[in-house]
This record gives sequence, structure tokens and C-alpha cells, in this order.
Amino acid sequence: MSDAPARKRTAARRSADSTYRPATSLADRAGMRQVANRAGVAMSSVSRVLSGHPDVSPTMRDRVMAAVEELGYEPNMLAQMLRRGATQTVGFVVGDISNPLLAQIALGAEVALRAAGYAMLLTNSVNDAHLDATHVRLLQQRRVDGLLLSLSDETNPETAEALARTTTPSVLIDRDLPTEGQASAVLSDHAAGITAAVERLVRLGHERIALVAGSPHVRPTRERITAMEEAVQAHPGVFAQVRSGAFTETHGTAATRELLDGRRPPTAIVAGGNQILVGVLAELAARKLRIPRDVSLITCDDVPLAKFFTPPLAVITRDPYEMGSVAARLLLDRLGGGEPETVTLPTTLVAGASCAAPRQ
Amino acid sequence: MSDAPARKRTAARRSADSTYRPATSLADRAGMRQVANRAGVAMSSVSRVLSGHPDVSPTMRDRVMAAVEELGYEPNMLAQMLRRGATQTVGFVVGDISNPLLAQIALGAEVALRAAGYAMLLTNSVNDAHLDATHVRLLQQRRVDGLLLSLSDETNPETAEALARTTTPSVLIDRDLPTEGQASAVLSDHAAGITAAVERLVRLGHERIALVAGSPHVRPTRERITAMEEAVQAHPGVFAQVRSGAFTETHGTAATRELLDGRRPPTAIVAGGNQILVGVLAELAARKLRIPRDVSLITCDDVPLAKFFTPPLAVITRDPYEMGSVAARLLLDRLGGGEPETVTLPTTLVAGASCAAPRQ
DNA sequence: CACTGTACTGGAATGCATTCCGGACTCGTT
DNA sequence: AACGAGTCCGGAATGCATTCCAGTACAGTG
Repeated sequence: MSDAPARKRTAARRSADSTYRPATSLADRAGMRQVANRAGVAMSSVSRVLSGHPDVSPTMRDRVMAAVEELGYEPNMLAQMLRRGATQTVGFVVGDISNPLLAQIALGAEVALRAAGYAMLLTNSVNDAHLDATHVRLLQQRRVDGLLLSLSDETNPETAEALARTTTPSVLIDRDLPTEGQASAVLSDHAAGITAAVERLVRLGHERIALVAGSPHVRPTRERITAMEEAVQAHPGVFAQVRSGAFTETHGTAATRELLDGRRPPTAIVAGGNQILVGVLAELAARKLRIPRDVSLITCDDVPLAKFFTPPLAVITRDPYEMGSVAARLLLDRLGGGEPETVTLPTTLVAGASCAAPRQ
Repeated sequence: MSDAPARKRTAARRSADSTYRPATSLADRAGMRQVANRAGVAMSSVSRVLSGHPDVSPTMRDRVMAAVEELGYEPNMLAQMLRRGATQTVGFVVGDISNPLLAQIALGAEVALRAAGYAMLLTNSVNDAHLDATHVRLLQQRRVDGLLLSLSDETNPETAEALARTTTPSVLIDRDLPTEGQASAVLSDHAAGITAAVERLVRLGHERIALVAGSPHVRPTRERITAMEEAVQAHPGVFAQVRSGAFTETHGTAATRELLDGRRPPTAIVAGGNQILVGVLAELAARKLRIPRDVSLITCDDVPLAKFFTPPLAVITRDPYEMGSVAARLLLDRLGGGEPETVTLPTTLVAGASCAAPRQ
């Protein structure tokens, strides 16, 4: 009875309504019920008008639309999601959005998804395999209609299981998982790029080529390694060394050091990613080795300044924005009832002065 | 009666239930009602157990938990969202996630938000002012609990209005809007960075300094311009030229061309962004001008390869990941009932050989 | 004029979980 | 033994929109 003011306010409000009400996040906005009352019709009619159902007379349409205008009614998407069982939302599990490559993919995907009325939930696994799985589950709890997956580790059984026990349409982005044809995929033809790079290096006269690759737990690395080994086999006398590890500057540096200190130091290096490139460059700089005089260099995946580098860097490029767009399209196809599909996009070797004949 | 099999199945199913059911997106999973039945208790009790309400006996807890286990029950977040009026979701409106700076901010924000149980919806305005406003409205329709705003144009009245007519807690990221203290903000101290840059250039002997800036519709550009003008005034004889425009390579090139063709070509250029830097470099390269012999160069916001450039680029850096983290923290504070707040983070001038004394 | 058909409309069930309220039961106390 | 108190539980309303179904009203046909 002698409540503190704060509690009293609550009590007063409650008695006014003669019923409790949960916290409404926004200033009480009109619901469909209010619209129905205002227009003097049933809620079902309001729903029909708003959803474009054919069984609606012109009179009804006008009355409802007028009420909608007057009250500034906007449907509550949460209620629609709950009722319809679809959220018009897609989850994007990405290793690390701060990687420009992934960021461009995300951009391409988001633009395409939004055009189709979908919103995109983004989670970063920060290269932690366990988080991949956690995020897949998390997004499913949030009832996403589909998943875009750029996993940081495709060999993690936990992730595989999380994906296996679900029917959520998914698209793998440059990843390879045993999904038994359940998932669509957009892939890059890394083999073509690496093969072209090797061909070029061999033609220039290189016989010791190294690949400083990233994590072997993702498809691009494995494809590149395989392609490198196969490409080299076609040229007797040419020999390749591979160092895979993390997609980090540290690995780039360490691997380069190892290679150059080895018994047969390479005359050409292929860097398997942005971060790795930085590490390779750091080690070459530390040793005062000049590109391409002492070592030829080719990097995978474009970096904005590559062509202004001294010397301009040779790059194996691809179109990440396009990759995101295609991923979105594949997912939308599946959401529309289509079958899983796999699309492979090209990679191209862009020449640059960082590649030259080795010193004799 | 003689329906096609497909329809028949539907009909049979309906009559079995004696009622219709909407499409359930996932394989029919158990709901709270099933758990309640299984455990032989009321739904309210199940809810209490799951939500950690105190009025629960150990017996009850065990029974319910057992049923939950057996049925593999997972609460439907959509229903919870609808009921609770909170989505545990935050919207991030960003100009263009493919900009590495923004991508790192997004990463910092997402990690911090996720740790607090929030998911992040991402939309790209692709530098279209109109889309800024559209996305703010879109995210509100999706009932986000809060907004992170890195708008592409803070002068658009449409966006201002969309924000004014809402009470959704927001955090501006390096943007300045007349929100009447409603929104929190994380800002970068661009003035400090530019001032340091000017001081350094002046000390080296430069008297004609240019700033190739980005869009004047966002705070960083305006801050930089103001700071440049003020810093120069402190040094009689030193004079600054500013060219603002889009955050594009094209603008960088065009502005540089203009400046160098002008009556008093600058001996030092400050590039106001990643894309702009590329344009500036392109134009300098086209003219065969050497850095720093012919022109000194400083760029804003780090690029991965800046320090391996020839010469290593002087950069005005900041910590974008931290910026994202702080933005998330400010938003979480507001969601927890805290007051709006503004935080300013530092910028630092990192020296590089791209800055030297001008030719005599 | 009766009857079938068409065009709409309202009512109610539904999706799923949360929370208020009242009631039942147990226990301690005098 | 009885009563006030404390524990705990079930029932029902609630959030909000969708959709099935049944029913009204009016038009067209024989």
C-alpha cells in the first residue's frame, strides 16, 4: 500500500490495464488489432489486405489502408517470423571479416541477399575451429533460413556434426566438406592460378620454387599445394617446397626463413595469402634480399597496393565480390526450392615485375 | 476425393491433426508444450526451470531437465523475442565493409557484442546516403535492440529523421550528428594526427602542403580539413591546399593531378584514406615523380603493406579493432540502462621514409 | 422462386514462450 | 488444533500476425 513511487507507478499502470504487459521495447506502436478496430473490420481482413491476398474488396482495401495510414502501422516482423516460420535472415560464418578478401565476399553476398529481402547475421570465428561449430548452432537457434559458410577449419568434426544434424540450406565458400551433396558451394579454381604461376616461373628459368601456404585445413591451401606439386612434376629438374601453417604474418616470416636457410633455397616464392605475404616481405627485407633480383615473388589474392609496389607484385587474383554474389545466389536458389549446386570461379595470374629470371 | 498424391498427403495430415499447421522450417522439433507433457507438468513450470526462476523445487527441476534432455528441446528464440520484446540483436550500418578499416571495426564490435550474447546484423550502404536511412528503418523493423552507425553521409536529412523518430539506442562511429545527446559516439582524434603530420612536414622544410581528403559529409574528413588549416596557420609562410571529394581512387588521382598542375604545386601530400592513397600513388607514378625526392607523402589509416613500401609510407594510424570494441561497449552500456557517452580515441603519426625534406 | 455459385468477411486456432495471479500444500507456532 | 506464512505449481492471458474454415450476402441460372 505504501509502496515506493517507482513501484507505485508500476502498480497504477497495471490496474489501469487490469492486466500486466511485458516491456515493449519501442514506444507503444499500433498493432494489427488497433488497425482492425480503427477500420471496423476483423484482423484477418487487415492481414489479407496487407499481404495482397486476392479475396479483398476495393472498399475493404481502402478502409484498411486508411487506418494503416492514420495509425502509422508497421507490422511486427518478429510476429511474422514466428508465425511464418521463416526469418528472412541468413547467417554468415566467417573466419575473420578483417581479411579484405572475406570482407569483399561479405559485401557481395550482403548486397545480393538484401536485394532479395534477406538480412545478414555475421559472426567471426577468429580462426578458432571450435567457434565455427558454435556459430553454426547459434545461428540455427536464431532460426536463420540459410547459412553462408567460410569456415576457418573444415576438418573439425564438431562443425561437421553441427551441419549434419540440420536441414538448413547452406553454401560453402571455397571450402570442402563431406556434406553428401546437401550443401551448395562456390569455389575458386586455385589450381589454375598456381599452375599458371609455376609455368611462368619455370619459363623464366626457376628450378627451385617455394609455396608458403596457409592452413591445410581449408580448401584453398590444399588445392594450391596439390596444384603446385603436380605442376612441378611436369617439369623435370624443377622442384617445389611447401610450407603450410597459419594464415599469419608470423608463419610467413618463419617459413621464409626456414626456406632460405635450407639446403636448396628457392629462387621464387609464392605467398599464399595477404598476411603471409607481409611475413615473407618482412623476412626478405630483413635479409636485404631484393625482389626480383634475388628472389621472385608471386602472391595469392590481390592487395590494394600490389601494383604500386616496387617492384609491382605479380598476383594470382580472383573476384571476391563476385564470389559473394554467387554464394548469395546459390543460397537464394536453395531457399526457393532449388537443388544444391557447385560453381567454380576462375583465378588469373596477373604479371608483375616481381617475377624475373633467377640470378645465375 | 481423387486428389493427386501430393495433395492427398496434405489432406490426410490435416485430418489427422484435425487442424492445419503452418510450414515448420525445421524438422518438427519439440516445443515447450511437449516438454511439459513429457514431464507431466505445466508449461509455466518448464519456463521457470529453464529461466532459472527461484520458485522451483529440486524435484521439479530434475523432471523438467530430464524431459528436456530426452526430447532434445531447444527454446525457440523467435517466440522469446516476441514475448520479451528484445531480440538480443544489434544492427550495424556501414558504408562499405570491404574497406579494411571498417572491417576491423566490425570485427572488434562483433566479438564484443557476441560475448555479451548479442548477434550482429550487417548492412552496407555502399556509400549511398539514401541507403543509410533505408537501413536504419529496415533494422528497426527487424526490432534490433541497438544500432551501430558508420553512416556514409551524416548530412542526409532523411537519415537524421529516421534516427530522430526512434528511441533505439545508437552509437555513432566516427560520425557527428545532431542527436541532441541521444546517441553515444566513438570518435578518432584526427586533429591530433593531422597536426602531428603538419608539424613534421614543416620541420622538414615543406611550405606547400596538400590534403587530398574524402567526402566532407563525414566527420573524419571535416576534422582533418579543419586541423590542417589550423595547423598551417601557426606557421607563417606555410600554406595548405585541400581537395575533398569521394573516397575513391578516381578522386585521389584527379585531385593529385589538379594540385600538381596548379600554380603552387605541393611538395607534400596527405592522402585521406586507403582508396585515395591508391589514386595519389597512381598519379605520382604516371608522372614519374619519386617519393620522397619529388613529393613527400603521408597517408591516413594503415594499410597492411605500408611499411614494406618503397619507401616505407608514413601513416597516421589508429586502432580500428579497439574502436569497434569501444563502440560495442558503449552500446551495451546503453542497453543496460546507461547514459549516452562519447569516447575519443587517439591517432598516431608513424614516421616513414616517404617523408623527407623537399628539393630545393 | 428456388438453388448453386461466387465473392468476401469474421471468428478462432495457431506459432511458442513468458509471466502474473490465485490456489494448494506444507510447516512452524502458539 | 488452528492459523498465518512460505513454497511451489497450474491456469490463463499475453505478444502479434497468419490462415483455415465456416458463414453471409448477393448474383446468376433454370
